Order: sequence, then C-alpha cells, then structure tokens
Amino acid sequence: MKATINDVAKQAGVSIKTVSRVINNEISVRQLTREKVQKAVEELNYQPNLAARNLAGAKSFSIAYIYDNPNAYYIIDMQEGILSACKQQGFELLIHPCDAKNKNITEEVVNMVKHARIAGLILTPPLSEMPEFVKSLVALDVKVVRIMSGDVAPDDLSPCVMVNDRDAAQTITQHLIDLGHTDIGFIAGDAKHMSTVERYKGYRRALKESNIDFDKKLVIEGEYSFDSGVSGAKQLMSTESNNTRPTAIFSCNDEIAAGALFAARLMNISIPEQLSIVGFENSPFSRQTWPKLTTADQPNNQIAGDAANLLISQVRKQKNQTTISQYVPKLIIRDSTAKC
Amino acid sequence: MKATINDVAKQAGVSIKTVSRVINNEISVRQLTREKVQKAVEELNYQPNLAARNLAGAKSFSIAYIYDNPNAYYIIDMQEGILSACKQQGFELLIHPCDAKNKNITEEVVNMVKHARIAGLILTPPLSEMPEFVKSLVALDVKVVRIMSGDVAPDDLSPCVMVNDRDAAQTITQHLIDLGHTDIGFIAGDAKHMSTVERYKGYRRALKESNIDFDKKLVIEGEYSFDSGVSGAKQLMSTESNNTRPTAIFSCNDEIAAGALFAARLMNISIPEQLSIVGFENSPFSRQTWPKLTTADQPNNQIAGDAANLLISQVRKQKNQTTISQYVPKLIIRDSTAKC
DNA sequence: TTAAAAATTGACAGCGCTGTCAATTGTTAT
DNA sequence: ATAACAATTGACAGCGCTGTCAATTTTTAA
Repeated sequence: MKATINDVAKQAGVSIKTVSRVINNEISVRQLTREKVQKAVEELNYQPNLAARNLAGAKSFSIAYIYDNPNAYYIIDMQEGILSACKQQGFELLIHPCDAKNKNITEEVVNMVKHARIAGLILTPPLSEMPEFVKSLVALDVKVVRIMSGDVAPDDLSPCVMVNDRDAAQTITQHLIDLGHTDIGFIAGDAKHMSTVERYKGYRRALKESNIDFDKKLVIEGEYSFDSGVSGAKQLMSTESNNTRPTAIFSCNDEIAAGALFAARLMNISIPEQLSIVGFENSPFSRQTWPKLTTADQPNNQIAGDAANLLISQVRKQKNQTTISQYVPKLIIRDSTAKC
Repeated sequence: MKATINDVAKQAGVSIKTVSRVINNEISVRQLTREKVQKAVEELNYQPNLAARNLAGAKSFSIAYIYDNPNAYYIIDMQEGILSACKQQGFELLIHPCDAKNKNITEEVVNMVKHARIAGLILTPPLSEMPEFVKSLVALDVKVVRIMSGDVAPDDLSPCVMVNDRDAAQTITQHLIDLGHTDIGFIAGDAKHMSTVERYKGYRRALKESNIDFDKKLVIEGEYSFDSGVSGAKQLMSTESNNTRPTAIFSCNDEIAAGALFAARLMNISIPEQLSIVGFENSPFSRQTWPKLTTADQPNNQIAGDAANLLISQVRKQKNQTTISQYVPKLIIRDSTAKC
C-alpha cells in the first residue's frame, strides 16, 4: 500500500541509497539518475517515513514550537504558519506549551529536547526574551530561532525574526498626532516584555519628532490585560488627578484598549468624540468592540512561516542565513480614533 | 547520554525483550522482574524512543487532532488538553488544521492518515459533525473519537464525548425566565452546527416548561459571527418590525452576543436595563465586553483530555470503553442580564 | 591512449525497538 | 517424585531509512 524506499529503488532501477540521496537533495547524483528517481517517487506517490529517518540518521526532522500562552489568537496563527512550513519541508512539529513563570522551565524544556531528538526550536515572546533560558537551549545540540520585538537582534545567540514594534508604535502615535492630539496617554503592557519597551520608544519618538512635550504623568505602567486597561484609563481620565487629562490613549495592546474602552464607558466618556483610543495587535475582537479599534496588524502567520523556514535551513546547514527578516506592523484605522 | 532499552536491560539483568514487555505493560512478566526493570528505568531516567517504537512495532504511538478553526480559544484549550493526555500516555500528537468547506478535505485527511502512520484521530465540530467525512475516516485503519454537541451519540461510528448544549441552553433560558422575561429572542448560529440545533432545543424546552408561548418571529437565523449578532439584534429590536420587541436575547455564542451588544449600543438600548443578553462559550472576551456577558462555560481542556484518553485506550485495545462521557456547560451569571 | 583522480553508485551494518517463536523456568496433577 | 502443562523469558530478525566505505564508472591529465 504505502510505498517504501525499496519500491522506489526497484522502480527506478537503482539502489536504495541512491534514492535516499535524491530525496535528501545530496549533490553527488547524476542528473539523469536523479530524474529517474524523481519520476519513480512521483509515480508511487512516495513519502519518506519520518520515524525511520529519525531513527536511522544522525539528523532529525523534528522541530518544536515552545510557547507560553499570552494570547490564543497569536499562538494559533504562529502555529499554523510554522505547521505549513514544516509540511512543505517534510518536517515534523512538536508543540510544547509551558509556563514562563515556572522556575523549572529551563530544565523541563532541556529535558524535552534531549529526549525527543529535536533539531530545532522556535521561541516566541515571552520565552524568546529570557536570555538565560535561551542560552541554556542554545548550549544544547539544537538550532534556535527566536521571534522578537525590535529592529535588530539583541545578541547573537540565535537568528531572529524581528517585529519592529517601535516603528509601528511611532506610526500609530503619529496618526493620533495627525488628528490633532497632543496630550496622549500611554498604557504600558508588562514592562518585562520587549514589545512594551519598543512600543514605548516609538511613542516617545513620535512625540519628539513633532516637538510635543513629554509628560511623564501620562504614562501608566501596566500589564497586557483587560483589567490593566480599565484601571489605566481610569487613572488617566480621573478628574481628580492633577495631571492633564489626555485626549487620546495609546494602549500597548488590544486587550488593554478594550479595557480602556470599558473604563470610558463607565466614566461616561464617549469614544472617539471625547477620547481617542488605539490598540495594538489587531486581535479578532478589536473589530468587535464598540467602537471598533484602531490598531496595528502584523502578519503572524507569515512571520512564523519565516521563522520556521529560517530554522529549517539552519538545521539543514544550508547557507548560514545571516539575513534577519524584519516586519513592521501596519496601522489599521477604524472607529476609535477621531479629530481632537 | 540518553539511555536506550539496552542500557536498561543490562542494568536490570534481563533481556531487552523483557524490558519492552514491562514498558508496554504486557501481562506475562513476573512481579519481581517487573520491579527490577522499573527500578532500572527510573535510575536511568529511561524514555522509550518513539521513532523506534513506531518503526518497529505494528502499533503506532501517534494520534492526530484534526480541526477546522472556528475559534482560537477553543482550539488552544482543546489542543492543550489533548497534549497533556498524550504526554502522560507516551503518545505523540500531530496537529492538522484544515478547512471544512474544502471539497477535498476527506481526501486530504485520508492521505495524511495513510502516510503518517496514525493510530487515532480526534475530531471537533464542525468536522465531527460531517457524517460522510467521519465515515471515510472510520473506514481506514484508525480509531476515531469525536467531540460533539448532544446528550447521546447520533450514531455508532465512533465513541464520542458529548457536550450537552441542550440542557445548558435550557438553564440559561430559565435564568432569563427567572428574571421575569417572557419575550426572549433567539439568535441562532450556523444552522448546520449541532450546537445551534441543540441550543435551540434547550431554549424551546425552557419556554415550554414555563408555559411561555413560543413566537417564531423572535427567532433569527444566523451564523456564529459578530456581524450576525449585530444584524440579528437590529432585526429583533427594530421598532418598525411588527413583532414583539423582546426584553432578552439568547445569543448562540459569545461572538453573536458581542454583536448584539454592539447593535444595542447603536440603537441606544441600554444593557441590561432595557434588554438582557446572554452568550454561550465563556470566551475570554466575554469578560471584556460592556457589560460583561452572562454566558455558559464548558471545561474544554478537560473534555479534550477525556477524548484523548478515550482514544488512546481504544488504540491500546484496552477494554472497549463504551462509557460515553457527557459534559453540561455551566451557567455563569455576569452583568448583561437583569430583571425585566 | 592510458593512468590517475574525481564523481557516482551500491553493499552492508545498524539506529532502538517490537513480533515471532523457541527455550527455560515454575506449577499442577498424578 | 514426575509427567504434563502453563507461565515467563530470551534470541533473533527486521521495521525503513541513513552513514560508512568500498566498488564502479566517468572524467581529466599526461
């Protein structure tokens, strides 16, 4: 039923080793032979047995996606991007959810890698931003690719796919400025996350480039949560507070923005008439809030596919891809922002 | 470094075959021997090599989770539930996203199963509710477990884990009735989904048991989407329409409910004062709407783990578990419902 | 034209495990 | 105590593939 390498060899009239060479894209096979084999492969609809390859060879054809779960939408998008790259390249994907706050996480993952014969790992924030964790993994016999926030890799522990949150945040803030806002609040996400830091930098840069004075009181420390958005917005908009009341709020992600929206509703502040709010991430629910959120979108699927391909080419020891891809999230204007 | 079965055999002073017997939980091993082996396994922290097991034996230690993507939260929860069951049982999980609307889906999945040497499949709605698709899979040499909406399995194609949406919907509707509502609108999800049908049945049953006349005009056909909630609620609440204006709306899921909330906002109807709205699913964002949604929660993680364990025991040919587990989603009262 | 070097191909062992079947040990009934 | 049986154990082949290395063919150089 299912064709083996033997069947292909017979059909092509060569040895199984030659078939093996062809399917592994090795160089020393004559063009003619290669074609014969490829024809046989097609005819028999042959697909190499992953278990056997993994068992026999020194190489492994499995990579793993290790994630902590900040956001189901993000994970699913990433996962599907990685999955389709894997399928295309004949790799197998192991999914490994874990908890970044767990003290033993390094041990846990190191163990998994050792036991599962894994060739490479893909890490997303917050795991990709834990230097000690990453170091421990790089020290093992696996390749690592990280998806991170920033414009350039912070170190050379591993190749990275960078998401330029800074530029995107600047664009968003500029959008607010273009609408006439000058008092723009900022509700931060978890301070430990690079994305928060980067978005903050972009916000600051936009203000600076437009010569708007920076007011520290307009910056609220928070975390990536709805509740943080609620309390942040309350704090910013409270009439008792002695700071300037902002006319716009930059929320570090959509969840915070949704919280801010919620708070505004509580305080009878109408959006966007009295207050503009922007989010970040373009989560599905950002289209389902009232009003719909202006936000920034990043092609997670594609980013993940990129990372997976980068990783696989590392594993294959093909040219040591030094090119680091960078993505800049794109502004999406919806209904939560308006002229001042 | 990594211990093999050979190391264990030496350490325990038995043959590798005996070790194999112990790790596979076969019967004919003397208790004393079994203990010796188990001790060695522990000492060496031995974990069997999955690739080798899959290659050597007739059995396979891989199962697959096939899903169409209705909802990232749902998928992630399910996936993690399955994953942890797999880890516990020493199985490997293949993830296979696909598109239920794709004509070739059966061929695609059948192909995957054939090529990947998979022992079993877990199916969630809508895939689990496509009889022809399921039949094609059952016809292959794999076990199948479905997660479905209903109280009993609709057929005996495969064991099922049932989610009793009907009873849950009745409870939710009853909650509305208890609050004094009698004109209760219903915005349906995709009519093809069993969950829609079941929730509708529960709604009808609650009305009937409280002797409330059923008004067909209060039922809006829709789909599981935000937009459907918007238009459904508009239709129900429009003053021009010649039907009774409901004082409460049962939305078939949270997304629809969010849409209904949105529409109410558009129409200046205050929730829950002028209109109560309930959702279903307890999506994370149901806590982040204004006001927070009353909804129904189901333990997806646990349901998935159940399904995975059921599948694995099928695969292992352990007692042909005829017990079908049933879960009833639980009412969660929040702020979108109030007295009439 | 022929020897030497290079390119191409294949034979064979073995990855870590399980299935088969035969050898050994223990148990029961006589 | 011993034959007859059952329970337990192990030897060995082989799953489908890759690594090693040697055999063969082709190319190059003299």
